[in-house]
Amino acid sequence: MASVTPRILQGFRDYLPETMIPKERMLRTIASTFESFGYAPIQTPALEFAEVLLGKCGDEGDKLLYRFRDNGDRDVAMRYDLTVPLARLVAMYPQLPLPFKRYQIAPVWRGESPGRGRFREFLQCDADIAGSESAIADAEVIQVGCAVLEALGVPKFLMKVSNRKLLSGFAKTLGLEGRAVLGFFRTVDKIDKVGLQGVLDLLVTENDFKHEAVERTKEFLGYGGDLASLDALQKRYGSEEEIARGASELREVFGLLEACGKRDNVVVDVSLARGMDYYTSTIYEGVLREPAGFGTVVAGGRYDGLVGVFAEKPVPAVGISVGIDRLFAGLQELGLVKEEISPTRVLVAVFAPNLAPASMKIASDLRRAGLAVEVSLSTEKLGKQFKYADRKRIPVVVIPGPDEVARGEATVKVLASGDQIAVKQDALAERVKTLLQGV
RNA sequence: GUGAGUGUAGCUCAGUUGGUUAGAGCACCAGACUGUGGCUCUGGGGGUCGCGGGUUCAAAUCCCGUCACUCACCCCA
Repeated sequence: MASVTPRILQGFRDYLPETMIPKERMLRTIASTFESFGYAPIQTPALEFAEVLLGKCGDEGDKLLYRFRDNGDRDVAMRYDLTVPLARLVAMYPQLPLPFKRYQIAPVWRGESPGRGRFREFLQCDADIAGSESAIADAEVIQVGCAVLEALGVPKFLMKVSNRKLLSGFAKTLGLEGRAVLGFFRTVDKIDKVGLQGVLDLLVTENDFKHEAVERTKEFLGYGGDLASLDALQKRYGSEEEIARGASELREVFGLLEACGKRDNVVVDVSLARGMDYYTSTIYEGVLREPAGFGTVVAGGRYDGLVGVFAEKPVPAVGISVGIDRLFAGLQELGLVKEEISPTRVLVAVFAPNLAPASMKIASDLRRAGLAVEVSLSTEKLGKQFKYADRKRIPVVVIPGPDEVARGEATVKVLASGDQIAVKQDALAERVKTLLQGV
């Protein structure tokens, strides 16, 4: 009689092998893509002093913090993202050679109400550059985002790039301030869901916009797509300092991106707002074109002020974050996730207790040849052992039966085809490898 | 946090206007198959009907509460 009910907290999840195996494979792809651009791995604590995390992600962010008193009565909180801990780290180790390029793949926690594709604990995969204000850095992290999606085999995605100064500068020309600006951002951000006309309607009903302001917003949101449009924007708002600065920064970044041949996937989108308060200029997010409705799968931007919160000297920084859980769900829907429940490629059956040593030896030889091999843990009848291999989708079974062992052989069976042959034990590894290639 | 909906076997679901021992498919276990899985056939185990209370001669079914999940809003990865 169990005395404790097995259960887990809302918004938290267990991951079984069938999802962890493909997910780990995705994570390795992401990590090696980051490394191919020269980013180095780091790890930081899950728990930080609350004051380190507070006030960096906006009011909403603070509310979502998991925050409590630890056993030493310290005010602590679990990290909400990987960017703020990075800023703390950069400020704490001034000896780091700048620009510092790091990646981090780790869980973060947000106490928001869970829903479709939204959890209280989820993995983020971040790559950031601290200590460079060059547009090359902005362009590179966007390129990294594209490279990750390409490496994962995402067939169609769209990378939307903007500069926060464009929208916030435009908001100033409308005379908006404080909360009104944030409300304006939030409404504009809905353009993907409700369309341009929907946004214009909402501006009237939710944001108390007058007819003239709506018309001006409509015109402003008409810009975007390519470089030429950006030029036009710059010409039209040349006298507005903030917009002009945003446009020229974006122009430089976008020009570099075009040089990498990203024209089709990457577009200028002046309606981008992004949630985090700390973004200062370049912002961008990548969405899947199909399946639709999965929301943002990669996102990021430039945050030149964040490190300065922790250090005397400000350090400019820019980065990208990959939302692996959402990406995984999207790829799963596209049928691009190959489900596996075991890494084992070969099961070595144990014919009878007295033949266990022979099975163990064969398994060791196969492992030395680089194969993932398990030895059957029961000496039950062979049918059971085959059934086990079948259920775990292990493609090959090796049977060192008494007759085979007497001849220095073992039987190799490929489950998918049902074919089986007897092979000399010293040729076993090569033979099994060949057979596995056909599976 | 607000509104709506759904909770029946490990999973997907049936369960007629409340009416005997609550069903199916898949999965699981065993056998047919004494050196071989998948397919087929036969048999078997498994359910406090989310939880608590109420109405009733009688509740999976009706009512109230509660919890969990799903969808929309909000926000985001």
